[in-house]
Amino acid sequence: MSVTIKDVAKKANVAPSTVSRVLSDSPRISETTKKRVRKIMEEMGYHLNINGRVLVRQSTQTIGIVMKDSATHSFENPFFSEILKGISEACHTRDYNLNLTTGESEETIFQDVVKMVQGKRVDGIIVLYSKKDDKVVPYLMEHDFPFVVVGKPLFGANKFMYVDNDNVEAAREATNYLIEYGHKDLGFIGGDLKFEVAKDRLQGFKLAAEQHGIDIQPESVQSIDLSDSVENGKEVVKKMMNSPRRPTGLVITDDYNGLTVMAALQEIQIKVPDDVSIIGFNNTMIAKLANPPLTTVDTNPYQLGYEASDGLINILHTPEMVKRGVIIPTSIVERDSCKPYSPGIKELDAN
Amino acid sequence: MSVTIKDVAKKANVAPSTVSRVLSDSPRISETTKKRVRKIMEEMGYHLNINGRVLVRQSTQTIGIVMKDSATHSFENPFFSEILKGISEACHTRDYNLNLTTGESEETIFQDVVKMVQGKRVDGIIVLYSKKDDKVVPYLMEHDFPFVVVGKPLFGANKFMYVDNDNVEAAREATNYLIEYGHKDLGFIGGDLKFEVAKDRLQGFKLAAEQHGIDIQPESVQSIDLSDSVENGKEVVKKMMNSPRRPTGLVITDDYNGLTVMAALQEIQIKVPDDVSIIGFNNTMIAKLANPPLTTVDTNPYQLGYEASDGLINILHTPEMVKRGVIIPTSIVERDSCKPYSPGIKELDAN
DNA sequence: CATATTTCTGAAATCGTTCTCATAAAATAA
DNA sequence: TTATTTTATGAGAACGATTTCAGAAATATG
Repeated sequence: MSVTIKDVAKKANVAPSTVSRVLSDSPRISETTKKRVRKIMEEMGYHLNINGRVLVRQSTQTIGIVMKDSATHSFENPFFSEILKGISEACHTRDYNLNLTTGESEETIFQDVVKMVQGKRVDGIIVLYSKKDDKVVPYLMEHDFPFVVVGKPLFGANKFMYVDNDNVEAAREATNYLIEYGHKDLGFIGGDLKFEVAKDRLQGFKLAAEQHGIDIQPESVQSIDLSDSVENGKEVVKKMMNSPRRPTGLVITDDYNGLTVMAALQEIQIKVPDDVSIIGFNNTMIAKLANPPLTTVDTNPYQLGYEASDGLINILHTPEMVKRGVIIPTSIVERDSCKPYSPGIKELDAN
Repeated sequence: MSVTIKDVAKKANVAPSTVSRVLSDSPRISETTKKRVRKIMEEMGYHLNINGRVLVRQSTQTIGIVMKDSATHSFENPFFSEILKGISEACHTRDYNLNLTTGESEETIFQDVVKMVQGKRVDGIIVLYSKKDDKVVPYLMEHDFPFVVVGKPLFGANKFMYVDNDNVEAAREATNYLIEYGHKDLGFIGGDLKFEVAKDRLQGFKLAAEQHGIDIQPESVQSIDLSDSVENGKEVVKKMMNSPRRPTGLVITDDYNGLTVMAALQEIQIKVPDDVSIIGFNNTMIAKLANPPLTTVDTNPYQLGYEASDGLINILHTPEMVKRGVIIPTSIVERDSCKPYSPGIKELDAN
């Protein structure tokens, strides 16, 4: 229906190949014919049909995004939105397109990936997580398909590119922050330990405690999960706070969970930061907007996404480039959810 | 490189057309050869290359998403994430793919759209806003390209499909909710009036006031915008709350703005809901997690997205289907940010 | 002026499918 | 048995670009 390269060619009295070359601004075509052909393209309302090009070039100029629980849960967390922002931005400046997986279960997501790869829908893939028993990364490796993961590789760290924070160090610093405020009863609320982030941050937490000779009550280390309901999360918090040696400082590995925790604390009348100090992770907009505003470690999710995207595109263009890891720095942004420990805290509880 | 339909054909001793028909499970091929060909496909590790199909079918099985300020700002708002969830889900069940625009300015977004349409990258488009002076919708109409908009059409309401809430009614109800709580000094904090949502909700607010003989101070109607900084938003709130007849009930047309307002109020020591009642819009997860939890009108963003997506796909399959609007119901979900008016409120301010 | 070189353009194959049309073989009807 | 219909498959032309190879024209070189 629409006007093709051939139509333009006919009208301009040139060969289709010439029109094609004009399209890609080949130096082998004289300026005069370029001008003429361009004018005719304009007149006829010609526009490149990308699919023809894709077929012969074997490149779609689009990159695929694989999310944890894909749409269903990931979108809930502003952290992923922020990463997506970074990815989107990088893609835009390099003129790439974005394709999202829409599967929800681990299995359907995997099938989406297979379709993307085998169907040659995308040139490369960004995997937004690093997780035990994951099938996606091994699959991509096996098929030698370009990809980068956001998170710490479980294996083959020098076989593919990854973008990550130093999560154990970040968690150590966050914990130290509480310790320096004088807190000695520390709690940790993390996520599903199948994910590397969760493991790393827990490790950092324990490391800090150890280095300061603080011992952690086993019941003060818990995890809540996006796929859990908010109610479940609240239960976890309440249980922890009802334990005999309840923590006065809490490290929570996600702002989103941070808000859940705050909501739970509110319900049992424990005040932040007066009764308990909490520090979150990611510095998403909800941390700023929380009440009280949440002290959090900024993991620069935007940059995480940007670097992943940019790195992937580089790999696509120059595959011989050494694959490597890039570590995005973290920093604590202080807001109002932490406070120096004061001995009175525990007594308040006695009421 | 990879194995094609022809390779399979050769090995199976059939014509490529036969393999193609096996692929689409055509009834014109006998079960025996189907079985045989399938087995060989399996053995050879054949997988359909979508691009070949796209070229001849002239259909990509993917739909494009156009966001307001695209990635940059839209992702910030959980409302859009929620819509995207709905879209994603609908696409998945119908086996469609998702393509996001990555442009940031109005102009680059428009170019993204042109590329999508002319380049035949997508079969249809979902426009996530309805806005004055927008070029995208007129462009799509002019090119007779299938699309649906989430929001109220500015024109040609029966020329294309749209999915929307009844925003004036929703705002009227929200306002009535405050009025029934006894609030007589009402404020409205909306968004950019270029968008239809914003206009509708303001209209509903005014309508409710009028119907109850309440008059609104001009300075009590303000708008803050995602593209503004949070600081600007806070200024607006503070100014409003410092006016002589400051409102005791606030209608805020987005949860996200609701949190900004709450943060501002916090700073000037005005308590929610004791000193001022506020009601938000959209019922995103941040409303639930806010402190205090935000009373809000649920616009069912997930369903908004789902219906838009589903509707678009229907249009693609049966274009003769009548284009129509679908209105998603709204409802108020009560939480803790509203409270009956008590005469003491204003005095407290005197301190 | 003849030859070598460079510059510009065209012809045609190709990418991986789909799909229309034709046809051989098998099944049914006469 | 012959004619007719049905069933199963194949041949080959698309779809809309790109790209290799080759050749004509223009320019430079001796």
